[in-house]
Amino acid sequence: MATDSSQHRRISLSDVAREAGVSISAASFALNERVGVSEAVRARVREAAVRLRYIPSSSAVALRTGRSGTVGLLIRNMRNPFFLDVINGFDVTCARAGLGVVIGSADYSSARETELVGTFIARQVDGLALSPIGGGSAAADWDDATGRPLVFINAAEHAREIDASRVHVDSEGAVQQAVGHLTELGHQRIAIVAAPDGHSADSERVSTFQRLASQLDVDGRVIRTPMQHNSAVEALTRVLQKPETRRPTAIITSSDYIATAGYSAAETAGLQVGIDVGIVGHDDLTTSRFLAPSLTTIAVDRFQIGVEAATSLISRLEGNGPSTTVVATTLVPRRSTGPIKRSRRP
Amino acid sequence: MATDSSQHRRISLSDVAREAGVSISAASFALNERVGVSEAVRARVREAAVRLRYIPSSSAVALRTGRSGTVGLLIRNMRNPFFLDVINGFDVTCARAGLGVVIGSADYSSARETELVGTFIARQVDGLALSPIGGGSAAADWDDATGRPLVFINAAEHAREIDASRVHVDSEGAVQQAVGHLTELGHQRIAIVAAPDGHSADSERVSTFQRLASQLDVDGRVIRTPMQHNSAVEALTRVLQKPETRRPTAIITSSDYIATAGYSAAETAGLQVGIDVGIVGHDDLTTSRFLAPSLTTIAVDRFQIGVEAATSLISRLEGNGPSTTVVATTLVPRRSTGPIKRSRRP
DNA sequence: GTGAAAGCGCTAACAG
DNA sequence: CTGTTAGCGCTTTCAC
Repeated sequence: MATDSSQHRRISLSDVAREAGVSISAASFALNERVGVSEAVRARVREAAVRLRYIPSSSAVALRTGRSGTVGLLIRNMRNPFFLDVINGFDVTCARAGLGVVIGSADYSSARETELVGTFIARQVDGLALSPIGGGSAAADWDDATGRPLVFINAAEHAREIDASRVHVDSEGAVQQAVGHLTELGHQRIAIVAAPDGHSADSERVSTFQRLASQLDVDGRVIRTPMQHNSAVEALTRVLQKPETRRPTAIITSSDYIATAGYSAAETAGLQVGIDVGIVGHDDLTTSRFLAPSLTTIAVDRFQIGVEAATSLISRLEGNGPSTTVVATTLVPRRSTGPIKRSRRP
Repeated sequence: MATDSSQHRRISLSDVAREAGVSISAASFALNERVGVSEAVRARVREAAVRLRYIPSSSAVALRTGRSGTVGLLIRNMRNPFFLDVINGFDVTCARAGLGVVIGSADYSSARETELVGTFIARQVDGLALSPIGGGSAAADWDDATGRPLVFINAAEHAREIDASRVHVDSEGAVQQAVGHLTELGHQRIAIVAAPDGHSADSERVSTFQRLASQLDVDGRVIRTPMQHNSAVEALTRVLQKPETRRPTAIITSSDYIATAGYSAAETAGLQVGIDVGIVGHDDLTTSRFLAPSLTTIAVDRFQIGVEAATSLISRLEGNGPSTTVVATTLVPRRSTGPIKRSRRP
C-alpha cells in the first residue's frame, strides 16, 4: 500500500524521535552527547538515527545557535598553485577540528572580495581567514558586522587597527635572500616585480628591496604589473627589450608562477635565462626544479602556512587572543641565476 | 545614554521593516523584487536596508525555502593544479548565475568523499558536481537523500544507473593521440600509468590503451600506483631501473603533475627523458613547456570543463533533463618524446 | 529523567 | 496594496 513516495522528504529530528519513541528534545539531547538522558534512550535514538539515515539540517542548527560550524577562507586568487597547498593545509587542519570550510577566491578584485565577505557573513561562518587584496575594506566589513575571529594571511601590515591574528611568510627575509644571492653573483642592476601600488602583500617586499638596494649600492628598480600571467609577460618583455646597458641583469619575482612569465619574456626578447638574465622565483613549486633552466627560488612551506592559519583561527575560536606567526623561507639556488658574472665591480 | 552596545547584533529583516516603517512581509517582498508593493515602499525599504547594512541570513532563507542558493563541487584532490582551473571555471560560471559554491576535496579517500557528501546534504546545496573516486557510494548517497541535480566530472562510466549529467574529457581520444604519437616515433614498449583498480577515471583510459596496444601490436603494460607524487616516483623508478630490454621506452601518464614524477624517476634511474625514455603528460599545465626537457602532453581546456560542469548543473536546476558533454583534447608534441627512434620495426 | 513549548530570521499564505 | 500569522528544523529553558 504505502508506496514510499516520501522518497526525498528530509528526515527530521522529529522523525527520529518518533521512530525511537521519545520526545524531540530527548532525541536532541541524546544525539548531542549531553547529560540528562538515560543510556537506554540514548542507544535507541542513535540506532533510529542510523536506520533513518538522519542528517541534521545545518541551516536549522545555524539559525538556532548562531554558529555554523564552518569557517571561511578567502584568498587572492586560485590560478596560482601557491594557494592550493595553503588551502590544503587549512582544510586538513579544520577537518581535523570538525570544522567545515568555505573557500572563496577574490581573483584580485576588491569588489569580488567585498562581495564574498558578504556571503560569508550571510552564512554565519564562525571565523575568517583572509588573504586580502589591499585597498579594500573587506576586513573592516567583517569585523564591523560580526566581530568574530579574523586571521590575515600574508598581510603583515594590512589594517593594523583590526585586532586580528596574522600568519605570513618572512617576506623581508625572502627579499634579503634573493638580493644577497644576486649581489654575490655580481649583479648590479636588479629589478623586482610587484603588483600595482596598494596591493598589500607586495609593499613590504618593495620597501625591503629598496632599502637593501641603496645599502648595497646596486641599481634596484620596481616593475609594476598586474599579477595575471599575460600582463606580466608583457611588462617583462618590455623591460627586457631595452638596450643591454639599461635593462636589469636579474629579476626577482613574487612567485614561481610569475617567474615563468619571465621565461616567456626572455624568450621573446631573445635572451637566455641564467646567462643573459637571472630570474628568482618564490614558492618552489613542484615543477620548478624541472624548468629549463631550473628555477632559483625562495622556498616556503605552503602547506604549513595553511596549517598555521587554521590553527590560529581555531585558537581564537576557543577564546584565546590574537597571535602572529612568521613562516621562514629558504633560498634554493638553481640554474636560472646560473654562474653569470663572478666579478664584483669590474 | 544608549551607548551602542548592540555592536554585533545581527540586523534582521524586522529591523529593516521598522526602520522603513512598514511590515516585515512588505520588506521581504520589496527586497525580493516581487509584485505587490508600491514603488515608494520598495525604495524606502531598500534605503533602510543599505543604511542598516542589512545582510539576510542564508540559514533562515535556506531553512524556510528548502534551498540554499549554493551548489557543491566535490573533486578528487586539490594538489593537482588540474583542478584549479576546473574550480575556477565552475566558480565563475556559478557566480555569474548568482549561485554560491562550496568546494570539497576528497583527497582520494572514499571515506572522506562520503563524509563530504554528507555535509553537502546537511547544508542543502541545491546541486552537486562530483568527480568521484570510484568504488564509493557517494553519488548514490546524494541521489537517495536528495534526488537533486548531479553532474559527474570525468567519470563517463561511473554509476550508470544514476540519471546524472556528465562532463568529461575525451579520454579515449587522449589515449589514442598519445599512443599514436609514440608508435609513430617507433616505440614498441609503452606503459601507461593508472591509479589502483577501481579508481574510476582511469578504467577507460586503461581499456582503450590495451585495445590499441593489441591492435597496433605493441607491448603495452599498465603501471598501477596511487596518485600521490611520492608513490608515483617510487613506482616509476622501479620500472625504469629494469634492464634496457625489459623496461618501457615510453610512459603515458594521466597528468603533467604525475609526469614530473617520471622525470624524477628517470633521473634516479640514470636515464634521460626524451632520449632514453619518452614521457607523455596530460593537461598541459602552464609550466609544462618550460620543463627540461619540455613535456609532450595532451592539452585539455580545464577551465572549460569547469564551465561545462557548472552550465549543465545550472541547466538541470532550471528543470532541464540530464546531458552529456565531451571535451576534446589536443596533442602537444614537445621534447620529452624527442626524436628518439625514427626507425619503425628495425 | 522526560516532554511541552518558545523562538532563531525568514517566506508565503491569507485576510484586511 | 499592506499587515498578521504560521511554520521550516532545531536547541534550550522550564515544568512535570
